[in-house]
Amino acid sequence: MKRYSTLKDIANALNISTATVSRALADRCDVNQETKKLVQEEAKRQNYKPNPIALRLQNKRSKTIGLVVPEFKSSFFPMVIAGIQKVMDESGFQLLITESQESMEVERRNLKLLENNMVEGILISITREGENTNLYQELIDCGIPLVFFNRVSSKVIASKVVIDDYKRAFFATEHLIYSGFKKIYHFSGPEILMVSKERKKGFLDAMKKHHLEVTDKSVLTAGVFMDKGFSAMQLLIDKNDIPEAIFCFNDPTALGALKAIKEAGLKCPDDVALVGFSETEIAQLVDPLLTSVEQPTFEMGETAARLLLKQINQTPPPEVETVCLLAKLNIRKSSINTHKG
Amino acid sequence: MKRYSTLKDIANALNISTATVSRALADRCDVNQETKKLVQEEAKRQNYKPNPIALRLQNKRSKTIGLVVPEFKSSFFPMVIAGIQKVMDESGFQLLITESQESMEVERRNLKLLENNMVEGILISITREGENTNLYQELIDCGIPLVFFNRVSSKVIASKVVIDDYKRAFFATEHLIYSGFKKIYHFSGPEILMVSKERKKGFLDAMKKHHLEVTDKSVLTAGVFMDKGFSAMQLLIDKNDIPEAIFCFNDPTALGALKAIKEAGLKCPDDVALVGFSETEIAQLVDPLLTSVEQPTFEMGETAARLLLKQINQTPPPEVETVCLLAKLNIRKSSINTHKG
DNA sequence: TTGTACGCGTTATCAG
DNA sequence: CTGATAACGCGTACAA
Repeated sequence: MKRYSTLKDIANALNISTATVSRALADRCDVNQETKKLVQEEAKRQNYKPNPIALRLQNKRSKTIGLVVPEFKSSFFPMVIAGIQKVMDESGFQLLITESQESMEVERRNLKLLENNMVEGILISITREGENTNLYQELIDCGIPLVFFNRVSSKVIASKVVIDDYKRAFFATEHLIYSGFKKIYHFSGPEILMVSKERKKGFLDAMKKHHLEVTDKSVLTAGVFMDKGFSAMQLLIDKNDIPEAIFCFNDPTALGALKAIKEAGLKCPDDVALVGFSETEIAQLVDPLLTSVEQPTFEMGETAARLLLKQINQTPPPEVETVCLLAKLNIRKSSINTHKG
Repeated sequence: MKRYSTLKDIANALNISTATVSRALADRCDVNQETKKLVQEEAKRQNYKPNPIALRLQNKRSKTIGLVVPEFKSSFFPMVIAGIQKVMDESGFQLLITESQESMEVERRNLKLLENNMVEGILISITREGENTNLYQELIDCGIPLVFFNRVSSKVIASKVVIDDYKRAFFATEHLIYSGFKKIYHFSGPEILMVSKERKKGFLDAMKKHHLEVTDKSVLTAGVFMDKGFSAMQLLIDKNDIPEAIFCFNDPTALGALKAIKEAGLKCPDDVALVGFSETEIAQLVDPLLTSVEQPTFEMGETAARLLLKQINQTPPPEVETVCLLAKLNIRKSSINTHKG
C-alpha cells in the first residue's frame, strides 16, 4: 500500500517528539505557538493525514456501520442508501453494504460478516422470506444496535423507520371510492411482511368505512414482482370476475396487472382502474400514467441512519422509537373514473 | 462499542502467552497439539474473532477499496455495485461507496475522502460533466491504482472495463437498416463522454457502410435523461423533420422520445421506430416494448473489481488492460418495420 | 514448545 | 511547554 506520512515523519523532520506533533496538530493550547506553526507547516508539506485505522484501534471504535438490503434491482433501496451515505459521510462513519437477495440464509451470512467487521450498528430491511428474529435479538443483546427500515421486524424491539402504510393504503382506497368506483379489489403483498398486512388493513378498513362489499375474493395475494401481478389479473380475467378498480401492493404488481389488462384487450382506467404503491420512476413512463404512493426514500435513509447513530453515540442509549414518514399519493390517469358524472 | 474477545482474554483464561494463542489459532506446526486444542476450544467458547482493525494497522493495509459512481437513480450502477460487492466479499475487502451526483467537484471531494480513508485502490465511473484528469493521475502516481468502468477517462492510462459501445451501436443501427428504414437519426449523449462518442461513431459508420444519407441534422445531442430525449423529439416534430427511426443514446432518452411521439399523436414503431441502449427494466414495460442494448452490469462490476485487485495484489503491478464486455441487442416491438414487405 | 519484546500510528498521562 | 511511556490487538523474530 501507498506509504503515508506519519506523526513520526513530522517529528523526525523537526527533531521533536511525536507527542508534541500530535498536540500541535490537535491545535491544543498547551503548545508553543512557534512550534505549532512549524508542525502545521511541515504537516502540510508532507501532506499528513491522520491514519483512521490507528485511531479506530486506539479508540476501540470501528467507525463503521453495516447495512443489509434485500435487493439492488429496483431503485428503492439504492435511493435509501444514498440517504444513509450522506449522513455517514457527515459523521465520519464508513458504511458496509450487503445484499441478502431476499434470502434468509444470505441475510444470516451478511449479519455475521458485519459482526466480524465489528460494525457499531446495523441498518436492515428484512427479506420477504421472513425474519431471523433470534439473530437480530442476539446482536442487540451483545451490544450492536439494530435499526429496521421499510421492511421491519414485527417481533424484535428496536428503532424502526416506516412509512405510514396503513394510512396511505386507506387514503389510496378512499381515493378510488371517492372517484366513484364500487367494486374494488386489492392485490396484496407477501403475507409475511408487515407492510403487506398494513396495506391490506388500510384497504379493508376504508372499504368498511364506506360500506362497500368485501368478499373473500376481494383480496388476492400477488407478491412483489410484476409476474405475480400479471397472473393475478389473468386469473380474474379468466374467471370473468373483473373489478372496476384495483389497489395494488406495489408498482411492479400494478404494472403486471396493467400488462394483463392490455393483453386481454381491456383498457385502463376505462375498464379497470389501478393504483400502485412505491412510486417507481416507471409510474410516470407507462401508458396510462400510474397513480402511486410516493415514498420518501432518501429521507428514509437519512432518518434510519440518524436513529442508528443516536443509538450508538448516546450513553445510555435512548429509548427505541418508531418514526413514521409521510408518503404522498400521486394521482394520475390510471385511477381516473371515466364513466363518472 | 461492544467488547470483543481478544488473544489476551484467551491467554489469561489458559494461563499462557498471547504468542502461543496466536500461533495455535493460526494452526501452526510449532505448537503442542494439546495446547492447540485447548486454545481452539477456549477461542470458540469466547467467540473469538481476530480484530480486523488491528490486522490492518499491523499489515499496513486498509483492505478497503473505494468506489465513485455518478448516480444511484437508475438501476445500472446499483447492479454494477452488486457485482463489485461479490468480489470484495470473497476477498475480504471492504467497499467504500460514494456518489458524485454527476458533479466534477463532488467527485473530487469523494476521491479525497477515499484517499483519507486509505483505500488501496479506486473503481470509478466518471461524471458526465467531464474528468478530473490531473487528480486521477496524481492518485495513480502516488500508488493508488484506479480502474475505470463504463464511463472511462480518455486521457489517463489505467485499466478499464467497457462494453463494446462502438460495435453495439453499429449493429443496432444496422438492425434498423436491415429492417428497411432509411431516414435514421441518432440522439446522442453528452459530447464529453467517451461512450457518447463511441456510440455516435458506430451509428455514423453503419450509415456510411450502407450508403445512407447522414446530414448535420441526423445527429442531435440529447443528454442522458428522459426530458432531453423528449425535447429533442419535440424539436423534430415542431420542425416537421421526422425520421423513420431513431437510435438513441440510452433508454431514458428513447423513452422521452417515445413520450413526445405519443403526445403528438404519432405511433411507434409505425411512424417512428426507436432503439434504446442500456436495457433498463423499463424497456420491457413500456408500450411498445423497447428494443435496447443489454449491458452485462453485474459482470462489469465483477470484472472491474478483479482488475483492481490484480493491480493491488501483484508486485510489480501488471500491465494495465482494457476489457471489452459483450453486450446484447434485444429486439422488441419498438423497432419493427410495419410498412415493410 | 513456549514466552518476551517490538512495531504498526495514534493519543493520553505523567513527569520534567 | 515538551518528552517519554503506555495502551489499543495482532503477528513475529528472537530468546529461553
